[in-house]
Amino acid sequence: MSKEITPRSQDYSQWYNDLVLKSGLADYSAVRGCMVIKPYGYALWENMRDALDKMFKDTGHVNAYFPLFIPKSFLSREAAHVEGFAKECAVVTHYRLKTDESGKEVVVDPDARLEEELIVRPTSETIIWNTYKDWIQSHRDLPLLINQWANVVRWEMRTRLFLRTAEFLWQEGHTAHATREEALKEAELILDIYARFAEEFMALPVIKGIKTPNERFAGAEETYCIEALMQDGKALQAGTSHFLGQNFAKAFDVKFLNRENKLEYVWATSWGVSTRLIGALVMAHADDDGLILPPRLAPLQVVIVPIYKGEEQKNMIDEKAVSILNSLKQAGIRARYDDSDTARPGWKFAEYEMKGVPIRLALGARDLQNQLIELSRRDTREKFQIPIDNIVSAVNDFLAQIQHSLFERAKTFRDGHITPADTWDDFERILNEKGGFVSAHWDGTAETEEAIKEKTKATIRCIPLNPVAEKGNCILTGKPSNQRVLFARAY
RNA sequence: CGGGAGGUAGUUCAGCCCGGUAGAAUACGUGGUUUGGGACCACGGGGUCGCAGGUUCGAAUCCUGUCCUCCCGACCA
Repeated sequence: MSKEITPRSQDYSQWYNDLVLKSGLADYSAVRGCMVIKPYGYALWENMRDALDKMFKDTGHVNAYFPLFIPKSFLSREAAHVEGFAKECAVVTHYRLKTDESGKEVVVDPDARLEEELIVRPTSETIIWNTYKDWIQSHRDLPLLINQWANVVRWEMRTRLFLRTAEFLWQEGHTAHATREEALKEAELILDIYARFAEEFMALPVIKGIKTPNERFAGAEETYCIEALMQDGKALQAGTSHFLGQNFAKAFDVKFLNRENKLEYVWATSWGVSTRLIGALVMAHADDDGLILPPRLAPLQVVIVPIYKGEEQKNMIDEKAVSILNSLKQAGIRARYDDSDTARPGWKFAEYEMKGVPIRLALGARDLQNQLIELSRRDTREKFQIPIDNIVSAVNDFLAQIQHSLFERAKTFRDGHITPADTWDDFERILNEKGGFVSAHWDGTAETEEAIKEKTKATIRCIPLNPVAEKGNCILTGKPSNQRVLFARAY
């Protein structure tokens, strides 16, 4: 009973922390704001990474790797960019340590100061565009469709496991195009990939939209995003795709000769998702007993637990269980037979529920007699008796069903938490009492957005794509507006 | 970075106010009985009390500094 989780209803933040730590996704580290991603959490990330990587490659992207360090001067080339990141940059100033006079401690060698400090990348636009300058001369070099899987560092004041850490893992795509239209199309293509990934793999319904200028990426002309809703009614940005215009091309002087033999600045996009998605996965689906992982991403999809009395039964069950395990594996299902004798069945049940394994199979002497096996769903906790001969197809069906119903459950919750508001009173009341997205009119100014944030802590999460045109009046100022936008308190 | 709480065995925590040989539960090891929802009995191993200074005959305990974590706030593609 050492693994109690704080109930969601009592303290949502504590519930989240307990869950991440006790399910074995991650641990705190000795370094402020940096976490250790444990094997189970990393396996989950690998599955996410593999699925995304395939989607990128299927649409013509390739992977490369750029340096961790960025010369300080690069960052200041693009004014808005440096403005956005300067306050959270880790800086390398020296390249050598030495032993101090006492001979006991190492200290920074003052003689080893770098002539130009290096920034630990908070994002790689600058180092990459400095490189692209050498790679692009003609329209024949375009488009350049490159992604990298990397770690980045942002010195955040207040960190939270997976949701905001000083160092995190992510992918960042950086593309170069000959025309504005093509770059815009790319940014939208990636947004579609992100949305598909969130919905089809993470079972997480998302809203596609664009950010207001206030919330836009530092250096972008347009930021597209997908926004998701967590169980506590707060929104979480799950991915962004930026149309960078010619900002970085101009900052790094990247020009190409077009078909008319004229020099032109290159058009750019950048886009990324991070290990933050793991936090989203936890907060969207888990309950008071642990994680609930969508089958398509779960490191372990099926666990088989033996129930036996004595050696003799154990041997019989072992034989059957191993043959079931092998047929599941042959069918491409990530399965494991937990025959460890250090824990009893009840303990194992609780443990795998904590870890969010979608399906548990329990096999005992009684089941062998009847040629049945007990299948238990993590998401609904329903139990079924399945003929052993049908087990592979049953498991496949259930995995698909679980994937589907997790999405439907999250979507029902999300759809039920998009609430229109037409008066300021309603607006505040919905935010305070119900949470979720509030759909309201906005006069389009940064001042109003800022004032609303000041009053309610809610921000404009996005201006939904494919809007329904509707005349209305700004929720705060009453000025005319043509479209509703989505407000929410966010992570 | 401001306010609050905390750091003692792998884990959760007591001990600190009032200084005097470091405790519990759980986990772990061995043996046995068990095994259909977090088993039980017996024996056993494990902590320079976050770190660094200081006060003292003596510091987990008092003082100073520092690092890390949590909560609230400010900040935050």
